Amino acid sequence: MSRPAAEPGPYHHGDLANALVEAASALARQGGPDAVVLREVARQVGVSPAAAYHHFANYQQLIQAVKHRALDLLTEAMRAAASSPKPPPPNPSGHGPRSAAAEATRQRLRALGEGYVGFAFSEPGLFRVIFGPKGAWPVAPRTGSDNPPAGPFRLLAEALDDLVAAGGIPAGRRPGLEYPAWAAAHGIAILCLDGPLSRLDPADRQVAVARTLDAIIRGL
Amino acid sequence: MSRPAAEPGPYHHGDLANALVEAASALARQGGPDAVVLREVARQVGVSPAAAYHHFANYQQLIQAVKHRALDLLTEAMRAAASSPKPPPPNPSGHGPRSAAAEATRQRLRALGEGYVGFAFSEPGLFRVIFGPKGAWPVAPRTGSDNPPAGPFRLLAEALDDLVAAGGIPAGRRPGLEYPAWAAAHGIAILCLDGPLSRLDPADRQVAVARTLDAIIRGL
DNA sequence: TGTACATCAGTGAACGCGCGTTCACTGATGTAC
DNA sequence: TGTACATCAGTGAACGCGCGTTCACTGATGTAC
Repeated sequence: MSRPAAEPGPYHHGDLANALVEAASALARQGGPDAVVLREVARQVGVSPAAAYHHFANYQQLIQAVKHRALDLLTEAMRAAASSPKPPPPNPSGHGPRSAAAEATRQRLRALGEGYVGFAFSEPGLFRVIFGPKGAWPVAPRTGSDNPPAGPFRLLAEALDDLVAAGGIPAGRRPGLEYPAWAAAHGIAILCLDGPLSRLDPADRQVAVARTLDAIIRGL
Repeated sequence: MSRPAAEPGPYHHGDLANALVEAASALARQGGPDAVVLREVARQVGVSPAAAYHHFANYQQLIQAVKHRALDLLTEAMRAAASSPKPPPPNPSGHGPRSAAAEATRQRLRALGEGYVGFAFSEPGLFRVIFGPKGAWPVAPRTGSDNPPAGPFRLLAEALDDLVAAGGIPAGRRPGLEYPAWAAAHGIAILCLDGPLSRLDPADRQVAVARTLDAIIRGL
C-alpha cells in the first residue's frame, strides 16, 4: 500500500488541492471509503498531513469532494450506457404488440439500470464511497421538484417521463415511479457487492441482474 | 454513552457469553455496527475487556453472534407480518379478474416485503449490522438449492413457490425471481435508511415503499 | 466429611497501532515603494 | 531596478483518542481421594 514517498518536488506544489482529491479518489477506487485516509492521501502526494489543512477545513470536506467526483462518474457511466445504441430484444410473448417508441424508451431505461449496476461492479470502491456513511448527500432528490440536480436521479426521471410520453405507461401511474426503479437497481447492486449475494459467481450474478431489471421494468 | 459501570457482581458471572451478546446487541440496536465495540460491551456488562476472550476467540466471533441474532429477528418480523391476516385490496383496474388464491398469495408476498422494510425502519441499527461490512454471511443463499437455510431468503422463496402454485405467475418465469423481489425491498430500505432518500419525510417514505412494492409485485 | 489440587473465569495493566488534528515554525512568492 | 515585507503554503513533531489484543496474575469452583 504505502509506496515509497514520491521524490520531494518544489516546496510549493502549485495545485495541491486537486492533487489531494485525485489521490484520495485513487485510494477510494482501490479500497472504498475506509481507504480514504487523510494521512495516506498526503503520503501519496508526497506532502505532510498538515499541508492538507491549507486546502480543506477538515476530513469531511476532502471525502465530500471524492464523493462528488464519484457521483459524476456514475452519472456519466449511466449516460454512456443509455446512449450507446442497442438492438431491441424480440417482442416478449404474452402481452401483445407494443408501440415501437415505447419499446425503445423502455430499452433506454433498462440501459440506464445496466449502467448503474455495471458501474457498481466495475468501480466498487467508488460506488461504496457514493453510498457510504462518510460525507453527506449534496442534495436530497425529491419527486416533483421542478429542477432536480443533474445526476442518476434526473436521468431516471427523464427516462420515465419519456416512457409516459411514448405511451409505455399510463400517465396516472407516473408519480413516484423513480423509487421502484431506483430501488431495484440499487438493491441488486448492493446485495451483489456487499450483501449475501456477493458469493454468486459472475454468471449467476449476471442472471440476477437481468431478472431484476426485467421484473422492475415489467412492473413499472 | 458510557454509563457508570454496573456495580461489581460476583467474581464469576455465570453466563457471561450470553450477557456479552445481549449487551452487544443492545449497542447494535442503538448505534449500528460501529457501536459494537468490544471494550464498551465489556463495560456495559461490568467486566474487564479481557474477560471476553474466555468466551470468544476474537471480535469477529462476537459481532457474528450479534449478526446471527439480528437476522433471526428480521426473519421473525417478516413471518409475523406475513401471517397477520389482511383484507385484500380492491381489485386493481386494468388487468381483469384474478384468481382469489393468487391474490391472497400476492398479498402475503407483499406483507413479507413490508415486514422486511418495516424492520429496517424500526430497527435500523440491527438492520445495518445484518448487512454491514463486519462479520461474514452465515451461508450464501443460492437459487435452486434444495434446502436453503431458514431466513428471509427461504420465506421469500416459499412465497414465490406458492404464487406459482396458485397460478399467479407462469411457472416458466419462476427461476431466479427471488432476486428482483429481494432487490426491490432491500433497495428501497437501504436508500431510505442510509442513502439519498434518507431525507424523505415519513409520509413520502411511506409512498416510496408502497410504490416499490406495488411495482415489483406487478412485475414478477 | 474434609482437604489437596487442577481447572476455569475473572483482573488490571500494558502494547502497538493509526487516526484526525493542532502548533509553532520556515521557506517561497509576489507586491509596494 | 532593487529591496522590505506581508502573505501564502509548506514542514515536522506532537497530542489525545480509542481500539483489539496479550500477558502474568489471582480468585472461585468442583472433583478425587
